[in-house]
Amino acid sequence: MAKRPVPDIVVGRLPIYLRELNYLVEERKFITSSQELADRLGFSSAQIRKDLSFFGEFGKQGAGYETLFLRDKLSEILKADRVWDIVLVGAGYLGHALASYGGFLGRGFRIAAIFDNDPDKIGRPIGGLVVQDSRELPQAIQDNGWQIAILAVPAAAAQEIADTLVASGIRAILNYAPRILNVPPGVRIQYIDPVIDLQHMTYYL
Amino acid sequence: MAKRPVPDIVVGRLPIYLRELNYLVEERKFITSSQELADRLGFSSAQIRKDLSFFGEFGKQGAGYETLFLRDKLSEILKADRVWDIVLVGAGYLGHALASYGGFLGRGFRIAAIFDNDPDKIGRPIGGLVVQDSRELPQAIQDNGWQIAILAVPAAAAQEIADTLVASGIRAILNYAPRILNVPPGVRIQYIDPVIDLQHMTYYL
DNA sequence: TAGATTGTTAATCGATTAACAATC
DNA sequence: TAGATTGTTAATCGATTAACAATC
Repeated sequence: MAKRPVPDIVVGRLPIYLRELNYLVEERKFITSSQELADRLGFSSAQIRKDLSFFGEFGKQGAGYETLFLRDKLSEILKADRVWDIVLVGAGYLGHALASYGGFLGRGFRIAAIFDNDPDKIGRPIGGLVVQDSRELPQAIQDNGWQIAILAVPAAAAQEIADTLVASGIRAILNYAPRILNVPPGVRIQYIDPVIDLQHMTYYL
Repeated sequence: MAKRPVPDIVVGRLPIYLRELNYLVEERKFITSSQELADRLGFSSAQIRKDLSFFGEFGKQGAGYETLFLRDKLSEILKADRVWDIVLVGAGYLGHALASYGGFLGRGFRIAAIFDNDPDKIGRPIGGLVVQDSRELPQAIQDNGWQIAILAVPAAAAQEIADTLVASGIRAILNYAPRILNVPPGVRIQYIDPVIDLQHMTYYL
């Protein structure tokens, strides 16, 4: 029951809560509290209760939260209660690792296709899929209605491919290329650059 | 000249500035402004000036910033003006991709060694290195004085390995396992979990 | 019931932005 | 110089936390 737009920073924490709830369920802990979650995640219990309160009342006073119930609620809110097709662009080492990653399925995502522009890679099988020619990318996106892409290409190629993706209907991009991408409003981007994270830490060493 | 502890959120943006400055230098743009940087990064110019002001005065009124100079200053601040050895734990697909990633060198990092506990993987060459036995990990960390580790192991093994790493002297961990890690104060952790980023975006779809 | 924990409000804390004097 | 842009201050904005009534 979100009356007002939920702060993006709150949305960003929900997947972390969801992941932890899944671990709790795995451990057969069917009841938890904001305090227990806070301890496990390193957050404050007040923050967890506040975050959840943007979306509804999921707990019982004095009793805490049912993990199965809260897990399902967060799944719904994040639209993680279905399987999303992802189109993967880039069939290098990283693309290979992502295509072979067992952690997507079971958490709501499936690599549906892999594209690359390297003739040596096109046609080769990777993790149960065959690498397709990048030139067929726009048509394939439109035909299949894919909305999510993972970019695992060299930095120099990232912006151009992003333009193609967006023009073809992609609305969310997980970008592994070490580049800020320019996209129109309404298209979401998340960035993963391990060097950024490493340099963040070396500051403190 | 940081008088007070610099907010961590500011430290976290410095690597992004540094990366963009390197692109500017590549493009042979030797002068820039907070406004140009802001446009390229999608930040506000005030924020960039404020962030930099925690560390000194790097620009000239009316003229802007010399990209080479500012790049070098940020490199120093982030300790990216040297090459850090990284110990990589986990020789699966992801470990393979990381070991073969060309983007570390040139940005201050070098995979110095790879460890795994799988007998089938130990002894095999990956990206110019030979996978070593995890049991030798503590000794190797101590002998070489490694301070940074990348964790690319299954979630179930992550905490135990993190404990070993920390006990052996590691002070910064880039964790690809989808788990919050418990470490003593003084040890930095950064998390990379693509599913978290994907679920953050599906909320808006 | 008594004890515990939620959901929520108000207070605090921190980060971002606007604005402008300083000055190159 | 005139124009431009920094560095910094103060104001605004937003996020986190503390506290507690509600209530299971």
